Order: sequence, then structure tokens, then C-alpha cells
Amino acid sequence: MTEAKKQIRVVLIEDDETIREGFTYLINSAPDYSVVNAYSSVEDALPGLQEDKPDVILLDIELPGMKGTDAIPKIKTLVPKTFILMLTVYENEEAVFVALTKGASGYLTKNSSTEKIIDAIQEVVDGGAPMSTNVAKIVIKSFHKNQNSPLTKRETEILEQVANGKSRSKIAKEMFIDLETVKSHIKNIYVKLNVHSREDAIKEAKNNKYI
Amino acid sequence: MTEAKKQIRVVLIEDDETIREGFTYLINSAPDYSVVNAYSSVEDALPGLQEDKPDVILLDIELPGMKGTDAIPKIKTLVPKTFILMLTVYENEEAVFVALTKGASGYLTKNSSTEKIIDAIQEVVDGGAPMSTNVAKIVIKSFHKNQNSPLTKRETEILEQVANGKSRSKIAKEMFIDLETVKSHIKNIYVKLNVHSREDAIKEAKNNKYI
DNA sequence: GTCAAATCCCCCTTTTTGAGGGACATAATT
DNA sequence: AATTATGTCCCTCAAAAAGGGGGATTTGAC
Repeated sequence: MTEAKKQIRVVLIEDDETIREGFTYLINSAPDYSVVNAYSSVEDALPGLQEDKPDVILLDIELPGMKGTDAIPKIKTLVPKTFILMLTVYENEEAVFVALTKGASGYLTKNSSTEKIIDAIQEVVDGGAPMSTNVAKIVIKSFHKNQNSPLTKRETEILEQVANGKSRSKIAKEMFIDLETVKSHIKNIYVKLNVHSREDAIKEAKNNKYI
Repeated sequence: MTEAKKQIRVVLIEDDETIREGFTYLINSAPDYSVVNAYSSVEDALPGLQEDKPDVILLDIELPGMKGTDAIPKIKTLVPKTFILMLTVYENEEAVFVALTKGASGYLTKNSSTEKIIDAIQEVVDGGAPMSTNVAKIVIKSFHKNQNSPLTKRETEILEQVANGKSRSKIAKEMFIDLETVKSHIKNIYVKLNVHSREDAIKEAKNNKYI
């Protein structure tokens, strides 16, 4: 192995000096990985990113000044091909979803082992989406439906169609039932959810993961 | 360490005999883990599950007869506290989502190392949600929005409200703009998406991840 | 035999929707 | 300086949809 492998360029954005230096040392110690820059804030980082040309940015989610999640779109504008891995000490459900919707590729807790961090960087470069199983759980939970729904199967089906913006007559046609049946189901749904409109029914059902 | 640790009870449902026996051997070799039963189909497994009292079920997603995803609700009914880990050879985007919405806790590829399999079992028992980074990528991709949306920010905001079942007048009130403005935006949205109804606009926007 | 679920039927009023036309101010870009 | 995109608002119109009220019937599960 005399050939020089392509170095993977990493940028750190993390306000805690100890963690910043620790990660820098750890990553630089690994062959094929190098920290090209380590910033303590997003404001500091942004002007330098286009020159840094990072393959991966490790971005703290709890930063002073501009929040990590707000930084994601700005970073994506400057260096669109760069993958962003979020760093966090504790899992904040809301922050996880915000980061993922804004374009982060993965989610690491700061107490991860060196091995896991290097693994994660490699996997994100390879097109994967590393995340701790705890973070994965938050994400997966968002897919799970509530087992204690007061709605019957049929009612749930219909409410899902309503939530997709379908009119009652369209639902009737697609489910091969009469418009009156759809109306009847919706009436029952409203009673069960204690609402009086499509909007509130959808909101209530989504809040409780009935749909 | 003279005390007997609690054994973690595992049940396998997998039609390929080689994989079934391989996994059984591997898991039984690990201390604290034992395969209490290994079935080749869901139909075979269901009657025995309540006696097996598994902590974790490893469930093949591509089974002859009843599909793995259809089995999940039935298993949940019989043994609601059991965690279900899906096994798959290749990542099927649709199947991943179906399995997760129906209540699976994680997702393993069959070529995973013994270590990763044991790790995954332990993590799911500890309340995590193990999945390969490739599967995680599918899941995370579902959160990402399309950056090439033809819709403006404001139009996207409004379409999101429409997709939440809100009426135009409600949207107007909540966004502190006139009903006419909302109508105007929606007209433009329809033109841009080349649709003529709320339903189609929502469908089109969701398909392309504009919202 | 009772009950829940799913189906269908009638009445009624109010609200919403979609489509057609247009106007105007402020940014941003060229 | 001129053009374009965006966001705001205005008017009319007919058709569709929504919401609420009262019912009935059949099927299957328990």
C-alpha cells in the first residue's frame, strides 16, 4: 500500500474546546482522515467553508449564536455536496427532526467511541446515514401508529384519505362505496374524536398517531 | 460473576434453512442469548409464540406464504411486548416503511456480522432501534425536502397548510393575510404544479417532496 | 341475542372551491 | 433603467363540498 489514499476532509463546528480538540486529535490520528479546520461557531465557520472543501462536517446542534439546525441550509448553500453529521449530547426529539428535514445526513452522540465516529464519517461518505440507535428510535417512533385508536379500521382508512386532501365523493368512488357511507363514517369519526371539522380531525388524529 | 444473568429469548422466523441454522448457532453461541425456537414460516410460528415468550423476534421480510410485514400486527397481538427486528437481504424502500409503520423496531441485513446481530438484539432490548446505515438512509431521505421545488417559500407554506386540511379562510386568518391572497397563491400553485384540485396538488407536492 | 361495524338513505343550510378576469408595491436580477 | 418574481389584494360566478340532523339494514363476533 504505497499509494496515497484520498484523504477525507473533515470540518468540526463545536463550541466546547475540550471536545473540539479531542475530536480533532482522534480524527487526525486515523489514517485517511484529516480535520482541515475546527471552528467554535457557525459564524466563524461559514466564510472558510468554501476553501476548506470538507467532505463531512461534524456540526454541534447546541451552539451559542446561530443554532446548528439554522446553520444547515446556509452550509448547504455554500458547499452543497458536503455531508453534515449532527453532534449532540442528549437526544432532543424536536431538534432531531428539524435537523433531518433540513438536510443533515446522520446523528451522533458526543460520547460515541472513536471507532464509531470514524465509522460514521466513512459511512456517510459512502452514502449511508449513520445514527445512534437512540436517535433511530426517535425517528422510528414517528412511524409507529397508536394501537389504542378509537377509530375502526375503515374509519382510519377514510380519515387517511381525507388527510390526503381527497373529497368525500372521490373517496367513495375509490373505495367502491356510496357517498352516504363515507359521510356516515366521517360523522362517526368526528364524534369519536370530538371535533367538528376536517381540519381538527386531521390534527387530532396526527397528534395521537391514529393516522 | 457467579450470578446467572437473565437469558434473552430469541425466536427466528426465516424460510432459508441455512440462514436459519446459521443464525441459531451464532446466537446460541453467545452467552446470555438463546434461540428458543426457529420457524420457517409465520403460519408455523404464530401458535407457538405465546409459549416461546420471546424478548425479540428476528423476522424475515421476504417469506413464502404470509409476508413478514403482514405478520407484524398478528405477532403484536399475541405477544405485544416482544420487539421485532426485520431481516432482509436487500433494502426495499417500500417494505422498510411498511414494516416500520406496522411496528417493527429495527432493520438488519442478513449479511451482518455476528457481532452486529448480537449488538442489535441487545440494543433493541435496551430500547434502541438498530438499523444499518443503508436502511437509515432510506428513512432519512424520507425527511429531506426537494431543493428544486418550483414553489416559492410562501406558496410552500400555504400548500403545507392546505395539506393539513385547513380551509383557505382559516389559512388567511392564521397567516394574517387576506383570503384573496390565499386564493391567489393557490391559483399560482395549481398552475405551477399543473393540477386543478387540492387533492392533486397535495399528491404532486408529496410525490416530489415539495412539502 | 346483543353489540359493534359497515353499509346505505333522506333531509337541510352554509361554506368552500376552482376558474375567470385584473391591480399594485416591493425586491431582486439583468 | 427595465424586466421579472413575489407577495399582496380585488371582483364575479356556478358547482361542489362540507357539516349536521334524522334514520335503516346486514353481517359477524362474542
